[in-house]
Amino acid sequence: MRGPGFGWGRMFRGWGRRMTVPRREILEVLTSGAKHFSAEEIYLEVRRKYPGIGLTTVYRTLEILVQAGVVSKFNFGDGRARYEFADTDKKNHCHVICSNCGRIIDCENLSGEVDFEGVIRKLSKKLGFKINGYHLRFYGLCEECKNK
Amino acid sequence: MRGPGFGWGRMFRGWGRRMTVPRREILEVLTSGAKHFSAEEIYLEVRRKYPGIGLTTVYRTLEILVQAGVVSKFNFGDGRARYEFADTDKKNHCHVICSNCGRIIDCENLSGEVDFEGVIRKLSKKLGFKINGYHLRFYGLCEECKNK
DNA sequence: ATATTATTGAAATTGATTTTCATTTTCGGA
DNA sequence: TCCGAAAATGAAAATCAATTTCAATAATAT
Ligand SMILES: [Mn+2]
Ligand SMILES: [Mn+2]
Ligand SMILES: [Zn+2]
Ligand SMILES: [Zn+2]
Repeated sequence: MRGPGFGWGRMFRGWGRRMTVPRREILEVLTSGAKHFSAEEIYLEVRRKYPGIGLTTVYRTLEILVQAGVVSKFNFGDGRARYEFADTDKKNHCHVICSNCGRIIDCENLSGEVDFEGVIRKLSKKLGFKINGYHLRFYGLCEECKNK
Repeated sequence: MRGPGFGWGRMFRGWGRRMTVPRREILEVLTSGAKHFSAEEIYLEVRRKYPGIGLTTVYRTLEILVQAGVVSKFNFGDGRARYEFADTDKKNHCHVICSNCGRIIDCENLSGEVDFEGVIRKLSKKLGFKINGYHLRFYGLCEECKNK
């Protein structure tokens, strides 16, 4: 029975880094379930429990986690990067974005429903590319905004 | 027989704006065939013919053209927006990006090859979204980089 | 416990983009 | 063609996310 953070401590150690209080708090937010945080949103959230946190540390920790493949970083065109804990496939990602309310929905685990692999096979052949991953973005109206 | 730029003059007039020399030069670059310019790249290119141009004017003109749907704006994650003349479908776009050399290839007019519409139909049904457009990004190795 | 070294947070800096503002240009009407 | 109102321009300043610097602090190996 290990306290929370034990696994992360080992991970950081494995990357030649140290586990620290700020890093634990940042991971707490990232793994809380919510997604597509900006760095500042994470900073404000961490600050509620740990007022001493600095925005610089948030940026630095995110950079480490992105490099390690534990967190994915996206640019949705609003001028700030957005981060999410990558509990699933790191190479592939699919977002559906409501043009009206800005809601961002992940559409993972649709391999059974949508044949992305077939699309990639055809694209690879057509363009002579070796395709290793994708980020797909679909724009439209979410269920709520669709119904007025 | 009208001189070049006549059509654009009418367009700008239609948007309640004026046609000017800097705007004509910017459009000249945008429609030259090359693609995925940053604002500064356009600025440097225009400056060769029209040294008086200001970077501010490039940004302002691009904003107008993006709002009008004549130019598409993308963020490829390198910190600067990239612009391209949208001679084809404005709502949908597909890029294949080489992770090694950074080359960006447009994959339009593949509707005959790749069934994007089918993918969208399934996604819409699955998520309850009304999907109006998409930006797809595939990452991999281009033909050159693939072969060492 | 101590020494070493990574990490921290405040402040300064960077770099892309936007805003401000005084001057210049466009363009419709005389 | 000339005028005048309004829009557009470009230089400089401002903004804003993100990065770098640096002296102080915290984490780990011994
Ligand atoms: Mn996501
Ligand atoms: Mn393109
Ligand atoms: Zn919505
Ligand atoms: Zn390449």
